[in-house]
Order: sequence, then C-alpha cells, then structure tokens
Amino acid sequence: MSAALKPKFRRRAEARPDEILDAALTVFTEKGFDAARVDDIAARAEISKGAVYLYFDSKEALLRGLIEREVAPVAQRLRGLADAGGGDPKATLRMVINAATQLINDPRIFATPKLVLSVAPRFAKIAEFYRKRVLDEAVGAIAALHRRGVMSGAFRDADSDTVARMVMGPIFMYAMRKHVLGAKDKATPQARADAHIDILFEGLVRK
Amino acid sequence: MSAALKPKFRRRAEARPDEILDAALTVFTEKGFDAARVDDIAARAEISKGAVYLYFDSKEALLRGLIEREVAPVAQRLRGLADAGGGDPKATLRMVINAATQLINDPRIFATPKLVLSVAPRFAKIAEFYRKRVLDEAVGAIAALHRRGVMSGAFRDADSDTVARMVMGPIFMYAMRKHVLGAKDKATPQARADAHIDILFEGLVRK
DNA sequence: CTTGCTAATGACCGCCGGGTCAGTTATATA
DNA sequence: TATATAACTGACCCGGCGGTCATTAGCAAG
Repeated sequence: MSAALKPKFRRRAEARPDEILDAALTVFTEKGFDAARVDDIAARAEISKGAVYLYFDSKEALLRGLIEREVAPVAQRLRGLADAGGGDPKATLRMVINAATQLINDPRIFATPKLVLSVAPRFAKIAEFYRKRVLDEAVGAIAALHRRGVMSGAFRDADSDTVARMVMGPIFMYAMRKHVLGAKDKATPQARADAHIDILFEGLVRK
Repeated sequence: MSAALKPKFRRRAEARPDEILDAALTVFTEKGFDAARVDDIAARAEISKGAVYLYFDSKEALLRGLIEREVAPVAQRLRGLADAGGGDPKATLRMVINAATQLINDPRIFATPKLVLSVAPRFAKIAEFYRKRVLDEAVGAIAALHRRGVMSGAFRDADSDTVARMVMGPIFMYAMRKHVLGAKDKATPQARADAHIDILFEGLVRK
C-alpha cells in the first residue's frame, strides 16, 4: 500500500462517450433497457452516475446514441457484401450465407439487434431508424444480388424480397433461438450454412 | 339518470383471472413488461389494482400466468397441422406455409411470441418454457413432415432442422419486421406464401 | 505556488409504481 | 330484515431509480 494509490478519477477523456456507450451496450443487453440502472452503466464504465449525465442528457439519449453508433459499421458491412464476390452471384450468395452464419454466432454481434427488438414497442423512432438503416439495407442488398443472378442466368426468376427473406430468415431465426431463448445446438455453423445453401439452391423437391 | 346507477363493482367472477390476463396481454404488448403499470392492467380490466392482487401474487406472476395460458392453444394448433393433410407431404407443407403466412398477419396471434421475446433476457425460465413448448414443437413437427416426405420420395434428403428453419424463418422474420419494427408491405400474404413455396420447393438455381 | 478551469464526484431530491390493508359494497342464506 | 362472508376498493406506504448540483480533485499555464 505504498506507491500506487491510483487517483480517484482520471480527467480529460475525449474517449468517455464511447466508453459509456460500451458499458451501456453491455448492461442493456444483460438486463434490458428498463431494468438497467444508470448506476450500473456508470459502474461498468468506472465512473460516477453524475459523469454519465455530463455526456448524455438522459437514459433514453444513451439508448439512442448507442444504437446510432452501432448502426454505422453494420450498414458498411452490408454494403460491402453487396459489392463483393466479383461477378459470380452464386458464389457471392454462398459467401454471404457462410459469413452471416458464422458472424451471428457471436453474442456481441447480435447484441444490438436484440436490444433494438426489445425496445422497439416503446420507441417507434428507434424501430424505424433501425428498420430503414439495417433491415431494409440488408434486404435490398440481397435482393439486388438475386436480380443480378437472374440477369446473368445463374438464378431462376422469383420475387427478390422473398429470396432475401429466405436467405436471412433462417439465420435470424437461429440467432433468436440461441441468443434470446437460450437454446444450444449440436450442428456446427459450417454444417448449418451448407445445408441452408443446398436447400436454397437446389430446392426441396426430388426431381 | 334514474334506474341504472350501475353498481360500483360486480362480484363473484370466476372469470376474473381470465379477464385480467386478457388485459395484461394487451397492456404488456402495447408498452412492454416494465413500462406497463399494474394500474393500467387493472383499468383495462375495469377493476382496481387491489383486485388484481387478489388473483395474482405479483406482476411477474401475471406474466407467467399469461404465457402459460397462451401456450396451450398454440401447441395444439401446431400438432393439428402436423397431422393434417393426409398422406401427401408436399401438399401438407404447402398448406402449413399458407396457413402460417395468413395467421401471422394477425397482431393478436403474434402478441405473445413478441412479448416472450422481449422479456426473455430477464426471465430465463419463461424463455425456456416457451422454447420447449412452442418453438421445438413447431420445428419438430415440420422436421417430421420433411422426413416423411423423404421416405415417400417426394422430397430430397436434407437436414430436417434446416428445412424447418427455412419454412419458419422467413415467416418469422416477416412477422418481426411488421409487428415489431412497424414495417408495412405491399405484397399480399398469398403472394408471399406462393413465392416462398416456389423457391423452397424448386430452388434458386436455374437448371 | 498560485490561479483558473474543467472533469468528475456523491449526496441528495422527488416521483413513480409495486404491493398492502383497513374499510366498504355486493351477494347468499335464512 | 338481519347476518355472515366473499369480492372489491382506494388511500397509503416505501423502496428504488432517474436526474440535479454544490463541491472537490486533477491539470495546465504563468
């Protein structure tokens, strides 16, 4: 008990807002928006509750700030996958399904969608924001990919929005089952992705 | 303003618990579990808050009671559709997708799943209960249907769980988008179901 | 060292909402 | 009409949490 005695707090953090949002994401995800106390978030960020209110006007502002921050990288990733894969729509779609199936396994990646879904009934603005900036983007990207595939003759013609739902729906449902309802599964992500691609590409019916 | 003067309250309702649960479902769905006040629920059931506590120990008990009551009919419906459709797996699956696509449009039908999803992070027991009694039942029923189809030569062989996810996932995703995120769509349920069935049965790839 | 400023604290307030309970009103019985 | 009892009310309590603010701790500059 000699040299250390770390200071009661450190000053001048431009990094503070981000640290607070990190803490908020963790606590909101663990407990849900209402049950999470601002004190919890402050504690997790290792500052006092008062300090939180230096950077954010209210608990709700914390939520909005968090979701806005989290949307950007997702949107970017989505745009990336739309353009990726060179000219081969089949290969690209395969890649997309593989990547999404892998990524969704990570609880941290699914944390924000999960949070948005849970607060959506009470915060219509947030719901709309997320729908337009994430869901519609994703659906649009996959639909566009499908249409390119139809043009190039790789895919049969079909309703592109439905195609998007058949790509994302099963993955989304798996995520909900695992991260929200707490199910464990035996199949590896790779096996799931392979089966998904096989059925989606070849269909269910024996020819 | 003479004869009526309706009594301040009516007595002896064996129907009370059910009326309260009806009110709870409405209010929980509108506001979410935490934001819903027991006073709100009482008001909606046209009784006082005190009366609610004559029938339920706590707000949480209200939630548990509600979900337990709502699970039974869903499970029953699932079992029904699994057995229906005579011997033709293709026709049965077509029917299942059609029915599910139609049913999910009704906000009241999706209300409980939506509620469960929103409280699941905080009430692990409820999440598990719902997962086993509803989700696993549904997945099991569809998987069994698929396996029957493989036996009879109607379907190609594939991982049955993945098949189940490809049947339910797109429908579930549509429901979330509509009932949770508040999206409106142009396509009719029939059109969506038809496209879903077409892609699922025939596959995406041009032969 | 002093001064000035900002980052941060932590004790505090007020209110909201879950839960209680003494009292009141309807009903059954006779 | 009188009595007993079950159903119900509504005022109340109290703990917890969002939000505030006077005060203090750290830092930079002269």
